[in-house]
Amino acid sequence: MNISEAACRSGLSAKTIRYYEEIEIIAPAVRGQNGYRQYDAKAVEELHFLARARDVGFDLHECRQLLELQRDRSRQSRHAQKLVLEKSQQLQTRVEKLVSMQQVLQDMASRCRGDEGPDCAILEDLACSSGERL
Amino acid sequence: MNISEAACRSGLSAKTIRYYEEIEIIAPAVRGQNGYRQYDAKAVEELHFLARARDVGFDLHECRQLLELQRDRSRQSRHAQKLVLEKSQQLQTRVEKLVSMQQVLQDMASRCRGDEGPDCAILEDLACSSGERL
DNA sequence: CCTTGACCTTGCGGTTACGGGAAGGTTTAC
DNA sequence: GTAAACCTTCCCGTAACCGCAAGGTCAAGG
Repeated sequence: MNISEAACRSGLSAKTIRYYEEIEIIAPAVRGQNGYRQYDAKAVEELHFLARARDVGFDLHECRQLLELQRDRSRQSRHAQKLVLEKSQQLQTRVEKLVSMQQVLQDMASRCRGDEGPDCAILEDLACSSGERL
Repeated sequence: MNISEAACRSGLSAKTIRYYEEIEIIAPAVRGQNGYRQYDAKAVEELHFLARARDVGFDLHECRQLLELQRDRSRQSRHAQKLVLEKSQQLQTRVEKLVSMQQVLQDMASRCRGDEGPDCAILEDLACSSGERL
C-alpha cells in the first residue's frame, strides 16, 4: 500500500510518516519501481504503535525507546513500566502546574467587574508583584 | 539601569527582554552613549507585567493584547476579563486531556507485571488498537 | 491521444519562545 | 595592565511537525 493508505490505517499523517523515516525512528520504507514508498501490515502496526504512544504523551525520544522494547524479543517488561510511570509522573506535574495557573486566572476573573469601565483587578494583579499567588 | 538588573527585577532573562524588544512587544529601550540599553522603573513594570502574564499561561500574542489594555487609559475591564476566562477555559481543556492521558498510563502500568520477563501489557496496549481508552 | 485530478517525490520555510555560544566592545576592580 | 564581568549583534538549535512549490506518476474519461 502507498503512504496515504498507511497514514489512514495508522492514524498518522503522510507527512509525519516521512518525518519519522527521515529521523530514523522507523526503517526506510521499501520503494516501488516508481519510487513510491510501500507499506505492509507489519509496517502499519509500527506506525500505529507510534501514533498510540504519542497520543498518551510520549515524546519521540521516548517513542524510540518504546519501539525498541516492542521489537526486542528478550525485553523486560519493567523497562516499559518504568517509562510509563515516569511519564505519568511528568503529566501529574504538568497538571498540577496548569491547575494552579487556572486557579489564579479564575481568582483574577472573579475579582474583575468585567464592565465598560477601566478599573480592572486583572490588570492590577498582573502589574503588581503583590499578586503572587502562584 | 542596565539590562541584567532589569532582568533581575522583572523576573525575565536578559535574552528574553532583548527578544521582546526585537518582536516589538515592548518599545526599543533607550540606549546609553555606550550603546547599552537603559531601563527605568516604568519599563521594569511592563517587563514584570509580561513575566506575570506568561507565568499564568498567556502566550506572547495574548500578552501583547494584555499590555495594550494595560496601557490604554480608556480600556474596558470586560476585555481583560474575556481574555482571562478564555485562557482559563483553554487550560481546563488541556488539563482534562492530560488527566485522561495520565489515566491511560496508570491503567497500563497497573496491568504490567514490571518484571524481568518480556510479557508486557503496556506494549500490547500500544500495539493494539483495541486498547483505545483515550 | 490528451487531459484532468489525485496521487507521489524532494526540499525549503515557518511555527513558539526563547537558550547557547561566538566574536567583539566596555567598564570596573585589583 | 589585565582579568572579570558586563554589554552588543548575529546565527544556530530546539519539538514535531505543517504548508507550499515544483515536478514525476497513474488511472479514468472524452
